[in-house]
This record gives sequence, C-alpha cells and structure tokens, in this order.
Amino acid sequence: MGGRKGPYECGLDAAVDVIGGKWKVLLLWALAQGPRRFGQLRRELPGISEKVLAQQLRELEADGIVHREVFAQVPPKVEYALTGLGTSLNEALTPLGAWGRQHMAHLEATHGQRHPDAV
Amino acid sequence: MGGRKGPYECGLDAAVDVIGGKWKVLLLWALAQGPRRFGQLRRELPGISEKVLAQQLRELEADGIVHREVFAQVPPKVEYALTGLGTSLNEALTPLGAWGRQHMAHLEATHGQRHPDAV
DNA sequence: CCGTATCCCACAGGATACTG
DNA sequence: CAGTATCCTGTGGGATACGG
Repeated sequence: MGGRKGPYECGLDAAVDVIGGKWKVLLLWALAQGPRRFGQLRRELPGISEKVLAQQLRELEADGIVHREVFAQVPPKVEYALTGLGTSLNEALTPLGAWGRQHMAHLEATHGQRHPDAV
Repeated sequence: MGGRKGPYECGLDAAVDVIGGKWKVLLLWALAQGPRRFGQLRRELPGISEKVLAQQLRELEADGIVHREVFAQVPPKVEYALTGLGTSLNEALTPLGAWGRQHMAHLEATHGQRHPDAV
C-alpha cells in the first residue's frame, strides 16, 4: 500500500493504511496463533498467490508489524512472527473483530454478494 | 466494495470490508461529530469527488452504518447520520484509532512515501 | 443543492514460470 | 522451500459535465 492523499488526519486512517491490504488481517490473524513459515501461511490462506503473499508480508515487515527470520540452512527456512508492535496492533483490532463477528451475518447479506462457490 | 474470496473467516475481514474504502473511516470520523449534509461532508474531505462521496455514502448506507434522511423541500436537503450500528462500529474502532495515533509518526516515516505536496 | 453519467487510468492483486 | 520475474486484468476511484 502507500497512497493516500496527505498526512494522516485521525490515526484511524493511518491504521487502515497498514491493514488495508486484501489479506493483511488474515495474515495478522494467522500470525497471532504463533510464528509461521512461508508455505504454511500459503496453505492457511487458500487463494493467495506467492507473489502477493511475499508482497504483503514485506509491507507488514516494513511497517514493523512482522519480524522475518531467515535460517541459513538447507532446505531454506524462514519464519514470520508478530513484533511487539504487531501484537499491540492485534490487540487494538480485537474489538473490531468482535464487532465483525457479531454482525457478520448481516454484512454477508447486505453488502456481501460474492461469487457462488463457497470455500 | 464487495469482492473478497469466500465467506468471512474471522470477523475482522468482514469489518475491514466495511471500512476498507479510501474515505470510509474519515467519513465515519466526520459523522461521529454529528449529522452532516452532503456539501458539508464534501468540504470536510478535501479532495474527494462528488461521485466517490455519494458512492461511499451509499455503501455505508447499504451496510446499515449510516442513515440517509431526505427532506422534501426546496432547496434540497439531505442529512447523513450514524445509525446505532454505525455508532457501535465507531466504538469498536476507537482502540485502533488510538493505536494509529500513537504510532502515526513511525508509520508516516516507514510506509509513508506519498506524493510530495501535502494538503 | 444534491446528486448521476461518463470516460479514463493507476495500481493492487491474480496466474504462471523460473531460480537460489 | 522460499521466493523473483512477467504479464495481465478488474476495479476503485479521479475529473468533468449534465440533470432534478
């Protein structure tokens, strides 16, 4: 991401800029369960492409939300984990998640015309 | 909006789908101060076009976040206000806003390469 | 004053193939 | 395994003009 119009106005827009990617919150959600490897995340987010996964991960890393640890060994191993900032973001996100969960049915109905085949 | 990949996973994604528009949170922020008229909102969100303002307002209305009240009179008058659901969303958003405000400087610095001319 | 109708484009993100 | 490199598309959203 990275294309708003000016300086942030109310903090909320800054936060939304961080979590605004299509898979960001799902990523945050997955990483909250514990450190994850690349392929593992790919499996946990069915439908995401490698390019996009790597990309969103790097954006979150650039924002200091996730930490990327490379293990110099073969076969290659890389682990992603939430930083302290990431953890605090997740906590700040909790009420929103609760709100969403509470009104999910309503939201799927109104604004929710996705494609037919559910996953 | 309205284009994810399947059913919602964790509530968080449902919520993000609602506030994911470019101006949505600013709109929410503005409406939290009290009911607003169309032109008033346009003035409070410098840079937004009428099309997009109307559009995002519609989406929020479809999601039951804002209420649109038309006064049958001339000159025309329409007021937008938060619904109960909208208010609860705003409240669920509070911690996130606080988080953003707290780390705004950091975020502007890292992920924040916008265009040169600030507003 | 409060919108809708068009046209247009940048860019996030999908598919696929290839590399260290 | 963990990514790049390319190519391509959908669509959110900007600009502008017109209508009730």
